[in-house]
Amino acid sequence: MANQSLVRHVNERRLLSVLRVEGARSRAALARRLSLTRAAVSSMVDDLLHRALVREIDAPPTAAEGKRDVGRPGIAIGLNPVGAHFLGVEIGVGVVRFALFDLSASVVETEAVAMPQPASPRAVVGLIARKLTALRAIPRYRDTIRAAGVTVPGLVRSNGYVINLPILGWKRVNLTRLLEAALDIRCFVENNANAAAFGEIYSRPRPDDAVVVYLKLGTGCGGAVIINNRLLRGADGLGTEFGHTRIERQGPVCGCGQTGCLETFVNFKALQRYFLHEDVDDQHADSQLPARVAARLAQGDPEAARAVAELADHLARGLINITNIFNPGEIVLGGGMRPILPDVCDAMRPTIKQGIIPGMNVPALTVSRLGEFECAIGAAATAHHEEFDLSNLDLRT
Amino acid sequence: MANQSLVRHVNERRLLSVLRVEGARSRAALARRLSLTRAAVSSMVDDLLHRALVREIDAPPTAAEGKRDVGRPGIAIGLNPVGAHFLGVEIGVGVVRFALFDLSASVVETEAVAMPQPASPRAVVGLIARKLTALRAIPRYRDTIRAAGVTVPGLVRSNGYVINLPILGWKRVNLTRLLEAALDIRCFVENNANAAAFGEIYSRPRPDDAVVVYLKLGTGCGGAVIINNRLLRGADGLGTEFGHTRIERQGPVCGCGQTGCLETFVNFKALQRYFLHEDVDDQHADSQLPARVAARLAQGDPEAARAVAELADHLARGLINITNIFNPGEIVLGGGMRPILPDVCDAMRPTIKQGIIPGMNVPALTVSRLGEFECAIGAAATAHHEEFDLSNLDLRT
DNA sequence: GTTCCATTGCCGGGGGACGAAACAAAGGTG
DNA sequence: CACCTTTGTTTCGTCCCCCGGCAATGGAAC
Repeated sequence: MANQSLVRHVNERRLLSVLRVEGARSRAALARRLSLTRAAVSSMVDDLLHRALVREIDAPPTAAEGKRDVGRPGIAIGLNPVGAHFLGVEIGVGVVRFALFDLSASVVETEAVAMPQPASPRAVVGLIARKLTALRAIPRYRDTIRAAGVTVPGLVRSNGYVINLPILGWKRVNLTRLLEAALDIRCFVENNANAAAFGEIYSRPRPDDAVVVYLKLGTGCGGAVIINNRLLRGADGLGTEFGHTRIERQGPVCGCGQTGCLETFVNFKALQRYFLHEDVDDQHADSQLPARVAARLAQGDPEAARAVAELADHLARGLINITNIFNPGEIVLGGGMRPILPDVCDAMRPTIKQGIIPGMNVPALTVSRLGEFECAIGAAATAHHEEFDLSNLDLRT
Repeated sequence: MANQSLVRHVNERRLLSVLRVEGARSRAALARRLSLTRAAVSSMVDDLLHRALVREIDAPPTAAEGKRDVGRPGIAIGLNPVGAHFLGVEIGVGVVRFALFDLSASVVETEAVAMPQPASPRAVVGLIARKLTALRAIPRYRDTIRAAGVTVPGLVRSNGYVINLPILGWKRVNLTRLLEAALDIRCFVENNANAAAFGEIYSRPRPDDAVVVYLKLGTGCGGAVIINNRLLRGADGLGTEFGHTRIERQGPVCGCGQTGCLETFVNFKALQRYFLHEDVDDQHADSQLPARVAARLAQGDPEAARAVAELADHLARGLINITNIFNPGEIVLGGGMRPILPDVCDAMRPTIKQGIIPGMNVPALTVSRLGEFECAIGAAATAHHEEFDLSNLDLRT
């Protein structure tokens, strides 16, 4: 991509991106926003109208922008939400979750389907293909589903090659190829924590220089870092496995063979240890426990508060290391530990504040707003992004 | 930047970048390399010839590329090294180092100037201005110095605002503005470890998905991460301060006020402790000690070997954390600890290998090749990059 | 030595996309 | 009702790339 249609491509994506993030506006306002002439924008909008990606909106055209309300009123141009859709899929343990995005990046459908273990890649891809077919039976989705994003709980190379999913028993699966063979649309495979982090910032974009650290706490502890509204990726697209930073010399043996990994102090199993003083094996960790602990917290149970404080203390140790390296403006927590996370955040704030390098800003601690479908939503956001945003443009060499 | 001259701008930088990294070649070969027509390349080359940034080379035009040696021979087009120069400056403690790049990113001049402490920002900027004037007195540099990069040993925001340099006693200095007022060329300010890392990959670019971690070991321990041939930056451009990741609960008190920071186990002062069993204060750490230890190592001194092993053991602990987060393909060490670094690398390899997540690739451990002027060279590379590479192109919004 | 022939570098024409300028349309203002 | 401001469209010019063609160049084959 280096010829003259590049300019059109760039400006078209800039235009769609502005409409998505900042809302509808007239051609003239778009021209000012994009530093283009009204003529150029008109030509682009004509094209996009024919392709049903934008529409003219009758609503009053928002006389903002310091303009007085004089002169010929403009016609607001907005995204046509039903002009394109994007399927997001989370492949979880025992469950597959779906979320459907429209062009405006709003969630229009969600569904969780139980998937008995063990499930082969072929079986899961078949399930996804059937879901896609079912969606297309609905007239408004017949021809508008453009791409799919799929997340897996494990390591993924940037080309979508799944290396190792011990939880599902998958090894060396070229998931992207399997999916695209079965689905006839473009597919993008992503690690679940990465996708959830991306979904979080996609709904509320941050300033370009913002650094957001995302932690997904549940059976394990996955991490992701967003810089410049992009995911930070390691070699091969592998990444930010915060679960295996060591915070102690000793501790429970981790699935990775080490002792002292952050993950072993902050997952479901650890909470069970802190709260019920039970030491179960990995298979039997109770994913419903956080909800029960949260209920007890609400009743003022001191034992629940102590368990949460213990988990928060360990997590804070890990976050201090991470903060000293990345200096994030914001740390977002998500995952199955969701019910107790607001309390965990409150408990960690003072510890983190006194642990980081003096003079460094203390990162804001928040809980993800996306809820149970965060990974599926993030997957849909990944697909939406690849098809409609500019950030993936790479012109080098 | 969004109009049609964007295409020319992009292609021109792509062309210059190919010439720099991959060497001279004919217009037709460039056209193939860039997926452009020969006509487009001819037009661009004409322009660049007039601007003296490239030149026609008489040398035989390298019949590579699977082409048989038939047909009209092409005229090789190469960078004109003397067509542009870039000044790199390292502001160190008690010393200012200069390195001058030509357009081909080769070092053509170096100089180290003693700078008595304490030195005010104004005094240092004056010194740099005099150096620039002196260079311009040499005819071949009269009108060709395009930009300057300057490094400082401390935190820098992405806009060049220096926050805090305890070592120099500087606080809240807008160094970029000071420099540009005095120098009449564009100036870029960068952290010294970041610049050294960038210089390292600029001379030998890595594949786009490569992750390189750089550590500068000396009075302190600065870090940098390169992904996609770009520096990883945190909020405000602050960054990867690996020196203050905690590897122990207890330990010497760090300049940052904590105990257990990696830096306190791997700097000059620590080496002095391990080797001479002397505990000096920060001002009196001996920057010549690594050379003496290296000499003793060469003589087979077991005490020297033990000291190096102790330092390597602590450094390895920090690198394991860093590796688990970033999964780098390569870790490069540099800085004043240079003389003993090859031995440190050898000592760390087995420790790191057994400490990282199973299945993860073990990063290659190497020592920076740039030597004493690594920061100044990196600073020049920063300036060269800003003016002639494409990576800083950002089209969003 | 002559004749092919593959390849290079250049020229002119055409098209895509944006900028500049002019104009009609739409609505408020006095 | 005339005037003003702003919008959206139209026409023309410019920039830059692609396409096709052509002269130039030097090896390969005879």
